[in-house]
Order: sequence, then structure tokens, then C-alpha cells
Amino acid sequence: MSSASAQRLSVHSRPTQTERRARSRSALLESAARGLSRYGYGNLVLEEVAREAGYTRGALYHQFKDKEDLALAVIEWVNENWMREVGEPAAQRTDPVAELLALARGHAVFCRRDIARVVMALRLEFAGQDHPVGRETERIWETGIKRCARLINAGRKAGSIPPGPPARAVALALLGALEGAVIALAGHTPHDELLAACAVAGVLGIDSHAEPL
Amino acid sequence: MSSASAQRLSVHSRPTQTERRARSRSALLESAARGLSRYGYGNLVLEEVAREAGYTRGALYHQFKDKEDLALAVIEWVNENWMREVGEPAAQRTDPVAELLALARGHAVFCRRDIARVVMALRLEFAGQDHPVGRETERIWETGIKRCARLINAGRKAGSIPPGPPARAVALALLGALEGAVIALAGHTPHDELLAACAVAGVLGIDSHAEPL
DNA sequence: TACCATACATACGTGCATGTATGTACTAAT
DNA sequence: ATTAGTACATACATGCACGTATGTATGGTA
Repeated sequence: MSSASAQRLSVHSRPTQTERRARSRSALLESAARGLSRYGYGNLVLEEVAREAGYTRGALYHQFKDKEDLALAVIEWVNENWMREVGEPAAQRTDPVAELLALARGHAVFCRRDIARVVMALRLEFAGQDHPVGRETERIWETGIKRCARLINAGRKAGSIPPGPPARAVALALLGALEGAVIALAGHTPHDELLAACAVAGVLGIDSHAEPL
Repeated sequence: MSSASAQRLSVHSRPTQTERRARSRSALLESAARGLSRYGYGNLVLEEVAREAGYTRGALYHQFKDKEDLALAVIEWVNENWMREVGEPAAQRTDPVAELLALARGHAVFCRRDIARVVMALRLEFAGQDHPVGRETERIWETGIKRCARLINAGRKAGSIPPGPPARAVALALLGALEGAVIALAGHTPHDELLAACAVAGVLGIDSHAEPL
């Protein structure tokens, strides 16, 4: 593991073990993400996940402790990608309203892949339960809510967002409407971005035609 | 069954058979609706449904052919209630925008009961499958989409809704955002109505402060 | 009262998906 | 080349939930 040959990126000698492991893990994660997005946790059947990735359940149970562990890994994986592709770019904006709208558009684009509904589906499935998977999705959701609520408060202080219901309630409506709209618009590639932004703007009570890009 | 005693509404003699049947059917339907809303179809366990209604699975299988039949009955039941409490009242409005906003507010109020997520949950669970339950939810959803699309077209002709993406895409975003927002706002009773209307108004591209009530 | 039908409960059989245990090919180091 | 360890496949065991079959009590009718 610490030898030179184990660390080399085989360009193309035969694949090394860690490389092989990483490849199959990626394939399994992606397949599981699609599956979770389509069927949810309970209806997800691991044999199908493995088959779609080109393996059998043996590979799955070699890389992941159990179904729950797999789901948690998928959630973490999706969340990391979301942060990189949506969360962090949006954070560049200085204006709270601009950041919120950037989040909306970015999320719409992000969800054009079939990974879209992973979080929404799991959150719905485990709402009110005390399952580890449910707790994790809830944690991620709560992080988003807090971020939006902060931005809403900031925007209200700056005067760019009119007063209204408590920031947390607005944040809940904002993210809920965003997810719902994006899921309903799956496949309507040109319009999803604009309509997601419009929905968010509406919840915020601002004029959606004000912000370009 | 056709005798006088079978048709009398027992006020309070002992309950008649048809009455008894109707009572237990109602209890089972309501319990199943809550269950479907919480857990979805696959995760719904019939023994729990029966127990929460005060019966056993025997009663369930006496009234419904199987799990699928039960789910379809729940969907029909929820849809009828929705039509009566939300759909028809909103249809009284003459202005398309007013009707759309009435739908939003009405749906928010309707979903304060825990039946809220039945349609959304089932639609997500069976999206892209060819299950009878999925087809039925899809049919109801499509009905809503068509209704909204017609209203959007009417509103655009009347000038009360600005031009934008195709009416169907806007309708998808509208209903998606509405469902998402309402679900996310579950329990936030005073604000759900207003925020649902705001989300819808935003998708339509209109000023949400224009319409009172 | 005697009899039948209906509303339900209990008991049983079955399938499917998960998790585990075992077996096999491939890699890597001595 | 031999041997150890890793990546996977195959085979087996368990459990849970569905559906069905049977039993029991209550309502309806003659």
C-alpha cells in the first residue's frame, strides 16, 4: 500500500488494486444514486444496483457494510458534488438575493442528472422516523434551511427582500418549492432554470425580472 | 339489504351491517392514507394500517382485494376530497389568476391534514414505472397540469399573466413548487397559505401583492 | 328459535430481499 | 514460484410482509 507500484496511476499497465477498488466503488455509488433517486430506499433492490454497475451483490457487500452504509455513502457523495457545483459557486455572490437565485438556478442545472431526487425522496421517505439515513438527509436539509434563512435575514436588513413571515418559514418554502419545481420539470431543459428562479423569487416576494444571469 | 331495517340510519339502535362496513372502511381508508403519506406504498405495512384503525389485516382483506386495491381506493378518496374542498371552490373564480391563487391557498389548507403527501409521495415512488397505482397518480397529476395550463393560457390572453415558457412547463413548475412548498411547510400553519400563493405567483411571473383574500 | 350471511380474527403458506459464509480469480510481495 | 491478501462471485440462511384459508362472532331473516 505504501510501495511505489501501489501509488502509481497505471497509464495503462494493469490496474492496481486500489485503483480497481476505487473504480468499482464509483460505479456502485453512481448506480445506487440513480436507484435511490428512482425507487427510494425501501424499494431499492441491491442486486439491481450491482447489476447496473456491472457487478454482483458480492462486490457491494465487499465495499459497503450493508444497505444503510451504502445509502449514507451515496448521500455524502451527492452532497459533496452539490456543494462543489452549486453551493460554493453561489457563495461567491455578495448580494444575498443574487446568491439565493444562483442557488436556484444552480440546483436546477444540477438536477438535470438523474441524481436529482435522491435527497428529496429520502427526506420524504424517512420524515418523522428515527433512521440513520433519515437523520443524515435531515441534517443536510437543515443546513440548507439555515443557509437560506441567514441570506433572507441579510437581504431584509439590506432592504432587497421585503418583510414577511419568519425567515425560517420562508426558507422552508423556498427550498421546498425549489425542489418540487425542479423535480416536476425534469427533462424540460431550457426552462427549468428560469422557472426555478421565478419560484424562489416569488417566495421571497421580489421581482424576478430584476436579476440577470 | 333491501329491507327497511337495513336502510334505516340507526339513531342509536345497534349498528346495521352496511353501516358497520362503512365505518370500518372509512377508518381503514383514513389510516391507509396517513400511512401512504408517511411511508409511501412499498414501505407501508398493512398490519400497522389495520392496527391504527383498530382492526386486523383480516378486516382489510375483507374490504379490499389487496394492497394495490387499497392504495387505489385511498387515491380516489383523497382526490374526491381535494376536488370538493379545493378544486371546485377555486373554479368559482372568474379570473384565471385568481383561480390559480385560490388553488394554491386551498391546497395549502387542505394539506394541513397529514394526508398531504399522498399524491406527491406516490408520484415520486412510481415515476417511470408501469404500476397501476403509478398510472392513477399520474392521471390525477396530469389532470391538474392540464387545468393549470389552460388557466395560464387564458390569463396570458387576458394580459394578467406575462408571456414566458410554454404553458405546460409553467404549469409543471407551478404544481411542483406548490406541492414542494406545502410539504416543506407542514405544521407552519399561519404562513403556509401565503407562502404557497407567493411561490405560485412567482412562477407565473406576477406580483403576488396584487391579489387579496 | 333456527338458519344464513356478513364482518372480522387467527393461522398458515409463500416469495423476495437482505445479510453471511464460502469459494475463486487476480494482484503483490518475498 | 510460492504465498498472502484483496476483489469479487456463488451459495446458503433468515426474516418480514403479503396473500389465503379457516375459524368465530355478530347482524339479518324466516
